Amino acid sequence: MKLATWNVNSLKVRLPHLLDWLAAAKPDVICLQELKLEDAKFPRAEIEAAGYRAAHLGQKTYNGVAILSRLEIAEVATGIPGFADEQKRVIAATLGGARIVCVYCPNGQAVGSEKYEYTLRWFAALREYVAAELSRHPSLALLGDFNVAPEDRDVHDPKAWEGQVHVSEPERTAWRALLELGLKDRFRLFEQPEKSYSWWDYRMMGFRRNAGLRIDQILLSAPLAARCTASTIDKEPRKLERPSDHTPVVCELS
DNA sequence: ATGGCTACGATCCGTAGA
Repeated sequence: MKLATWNVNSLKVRLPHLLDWLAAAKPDVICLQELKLEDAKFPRAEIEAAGYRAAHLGQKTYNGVAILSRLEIAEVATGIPGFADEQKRVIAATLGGARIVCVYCPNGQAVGSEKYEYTLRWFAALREYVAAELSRHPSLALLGDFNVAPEDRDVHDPKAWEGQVHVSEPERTAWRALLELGLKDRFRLFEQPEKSYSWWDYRMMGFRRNAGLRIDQILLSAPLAARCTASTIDKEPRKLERPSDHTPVVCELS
């Protein structure tokens, strides 16, 4: 089984890239973030024609998440139970014997800001939610845009970023708290190219300079982590005309 | 140099992303 996650930064604009990538990479499951469209405008027909079922939670202009799957989708759940939130950031579903949780974690904007406090509250709620899901579904994958670069080697210029959002210690602690539930970021258990990132700023030729962050991840519970044979970042879509600022992260399970 | 792109929904600029 091949799992992927991709922040498409507008599904409307990126649909051709997505369809091309699905045809080329053939993932069994892909989690999408930043759809930036309402459910009524979800391109269901195109996705189905590509051979995928979809569960989606859309929102106009901002946020929005979806799970696309070649396998049958069951037990779809949206949001974080008990955490009232207008922002559409979480969708979960059961497929292929695994619980798939797709997340678009908040951008804290600036350390100490209201959005930063919201981000930390949101992560605390996510942790409780994932803990509960794990108790019911031992085989669980948490995929998405976490907006956290877990370590300095996930940052192109750690000095320049020191103390900023995406790398601040409270955010990294919140990210590690997810691992404490028993999840593993398999990316680091395989040989990886130096300076591997999943996001590059549109400005200042960020991609050409490889000035990026590894903020998109796939976290696996023990039964799935044991089946993981490869974890990669596919930079090809970031090279296309009018790309998303993120690129797909992929995980292969035996 | 605190900006620099890009998407969106509203205009002919503001908000947000990261």
